[in-house]
Amino acid sequence: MSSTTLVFSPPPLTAVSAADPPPPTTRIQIQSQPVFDNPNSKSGSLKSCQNLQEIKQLHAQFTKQGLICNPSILTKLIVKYSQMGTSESLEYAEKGFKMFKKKTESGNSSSTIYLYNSLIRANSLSACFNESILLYIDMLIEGFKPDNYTFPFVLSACSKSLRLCEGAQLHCSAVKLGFHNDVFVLNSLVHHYGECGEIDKAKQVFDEMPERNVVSWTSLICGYARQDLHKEAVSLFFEMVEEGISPNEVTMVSVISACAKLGDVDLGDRVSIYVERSGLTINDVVVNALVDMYMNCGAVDKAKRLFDGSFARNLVLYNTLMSNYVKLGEAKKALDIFREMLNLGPKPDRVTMLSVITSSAELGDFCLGMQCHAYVLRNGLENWDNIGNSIIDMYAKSGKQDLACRVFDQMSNKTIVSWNSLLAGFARNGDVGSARELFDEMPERNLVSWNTMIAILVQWSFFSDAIELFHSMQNEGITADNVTMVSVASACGYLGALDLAKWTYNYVEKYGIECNMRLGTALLDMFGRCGDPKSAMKVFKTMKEKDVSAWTAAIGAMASVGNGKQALELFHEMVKQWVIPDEVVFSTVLTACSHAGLVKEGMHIFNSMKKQHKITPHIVHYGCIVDLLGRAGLLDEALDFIKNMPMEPNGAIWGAFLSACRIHKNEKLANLADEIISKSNNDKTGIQVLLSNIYASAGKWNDVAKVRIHMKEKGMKKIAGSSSIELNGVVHEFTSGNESQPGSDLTALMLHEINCRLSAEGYVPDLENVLLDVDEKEKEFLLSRHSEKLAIAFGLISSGRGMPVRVVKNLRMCSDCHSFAKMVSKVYNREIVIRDNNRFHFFQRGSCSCCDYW
DNA sequence: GTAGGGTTAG
Repeated sequence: MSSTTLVFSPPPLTAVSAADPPPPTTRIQIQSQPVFDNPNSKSGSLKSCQNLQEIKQLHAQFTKQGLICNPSILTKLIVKYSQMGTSESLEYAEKGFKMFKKKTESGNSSSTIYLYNSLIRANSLSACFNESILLYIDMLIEGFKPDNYTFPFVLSACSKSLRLCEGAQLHCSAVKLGFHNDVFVLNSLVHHYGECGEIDKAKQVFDEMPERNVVSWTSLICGYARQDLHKEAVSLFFEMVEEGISPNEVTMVSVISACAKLGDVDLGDRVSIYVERSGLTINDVVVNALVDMYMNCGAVDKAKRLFDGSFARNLVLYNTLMSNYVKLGEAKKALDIFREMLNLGPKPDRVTMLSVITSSAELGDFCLGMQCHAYVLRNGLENWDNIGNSIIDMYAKSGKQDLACRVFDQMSNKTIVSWNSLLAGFARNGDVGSARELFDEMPERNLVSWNTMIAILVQWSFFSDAIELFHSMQNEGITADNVTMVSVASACGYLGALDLAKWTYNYVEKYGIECNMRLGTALLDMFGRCGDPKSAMKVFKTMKEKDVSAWTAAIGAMASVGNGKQALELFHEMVKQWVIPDEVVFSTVLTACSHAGLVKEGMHIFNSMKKQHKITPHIVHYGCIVDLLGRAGLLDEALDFIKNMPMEPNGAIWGAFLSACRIHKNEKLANLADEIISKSNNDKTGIQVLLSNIYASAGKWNDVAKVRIHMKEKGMKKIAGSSSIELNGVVHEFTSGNESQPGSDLTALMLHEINCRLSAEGYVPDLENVLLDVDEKEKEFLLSRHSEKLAIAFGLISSGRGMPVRVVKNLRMCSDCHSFAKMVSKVYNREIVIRDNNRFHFFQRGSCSCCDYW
């Protein structure tokens, strides 16, 4: 509404707005008519006006001829202006209305109410909700009584702007004014309460209605759908049909959308069959709803057939198909539709561009993304937040962080999605520092912001920081969802922090967080990595749906504790249940065989990959077999296997072989391997370290020195051993021989005590594990400071009596630490659990669960 | 007159 002037005259006819098309020739004829016969026939020509310019022309004509003072003509002109729905036309309508009120001060109240209603409706339809409600208030102040048309119009404005209280006040007023039985008013109230989330209130109004029509039912169905109560919405539809009320197109669209949200294609089909049989007109909107439903339910073929068979492929239908392809990760297909649209279809709008930009982002197609950006700018679509945000996302996903930042900086209306998109962009580019800075700088954060930042930290291995951030999130009163918990579970798993893992699991239960397949798999994997296969299997058994990833996590949980037989049983059960195995599950199950020494079974599975499951083994699977044979001491077989591989063996293959040579102290074969490796380009640090270790074990210090020099020349650095231990939710990390750790004096003292007690029990350090050319005393000292020993000592001091000491080691533990842990478990009567980079070792009463086979 | 379709970030 404008309150600038009361003058109600149109602009001179020459001042044609650039946005308006030139008046058609038929209008010129009207202009040239000299005199109208009577006011009514003159206003009749208003009906055929198609655009604002034509109305303005007639307005000018009426003014010139003095007809503007005629209340009937003025009323029709105001209504016509309001129906155009542009801000300019609404301004004219309002000015006209002011003039009307002035001229009919003592006059016709029914016409005034009629005009109030028209303007309230027009403003509501044009999303000028405040103006709409203010007009209603103005109407009351001016002493006009709202009628049964006023309430639906103003309630609609309240619903669309989610003004629950105002709507409830209108409810009272409507009852007071005697509209408690009016079906239009009551339908509007059902809709209003449903829109504002007060579904019980909507149901109450609905239940108390003396009579209900199809709109009443449809309004309630929509209310349920809005609250994501899609099942209830569909039930209500069938209830309606049983009551003998025939649905119309609007009802069908609402219920089909509910089926889409449920992803229930059978239900969608039932509704769709109902539409076909009931003889309803299947208009554009119904077709679109059906296409959307089938796409959402994964019945892409059905959707595509409907689309192909539709003669009226309007803009929304194209957009529906494209956005659904994008959601399904089929960016290329979305772009195919876009090409068809450019050739045959309507002009793309901003929603179309959103799908195209998202597609180019998914494909990392920077060129297409740039073209889209240019199109957006050429067509003035850049002011829509969603478009700006998707452009940021597109540049970020294409690795153009600077361009993403530039678009972000230039955005005048940054929303939380803009910040989150940029944040996710930093994550993808591995710029954790910038991401954290941006996160701390954000004016507001929502669940997605927290989830993004936590996921970034997990992705880049900052597990403790991720857990810390999760705690901050809770302190800010934000409730986590299943996306958060997937990251948290993953962090716990990598940290091997069992107490934290248990707490995480309880958190999911306590807060009723929906445990979908992804979260189920993450929790199962978490327990597996924390060495608690029982809890892992408990989660696995409660999972309703299990895909190959879930089965892999379960098999992995078994593999890491050396339970090869159960891992194999799970694998066979998976195949029995028609879950198609992939490459990952094969490497997991082969690893399980390797840790349990199941050579025959492992070879059988490896051979079945190609024959039975049509999967060509990857180099990783060959590595598993080398490991399987090597660990079992079948070194000659392992070397033959390597020689007969269809591809060039890589570092991992030689690593597995050399590792086996080291376990079985076979220096001869290691030498042979060394010769082959030196001829190839395999210079991986792991291999060189293993080689130097093998030579060192055999006391060949000259060879050790050669390898070390070679490593130095190549800039290779041995990864430092480190062990961590969780205590009261905090993860403490120890590195070999590091004096600067907190509580290190006490830990060193404890370690000394342990060594004395162990010596008394007959423990002799295995000096072969010290791979440096130093004297025996020094070797003994170095060996005593291995990180897992420090962690065990710290664990014994800090944790309660009888509690297991759980340590996570980043490398494979050495045989001396293994013997040490066995003795500690006996002498101190404590369970010691160590996860090294291979598997779990559970030490109890002097022996280990791996039976010294690892 | 009241009720309906496509919309970005984890």
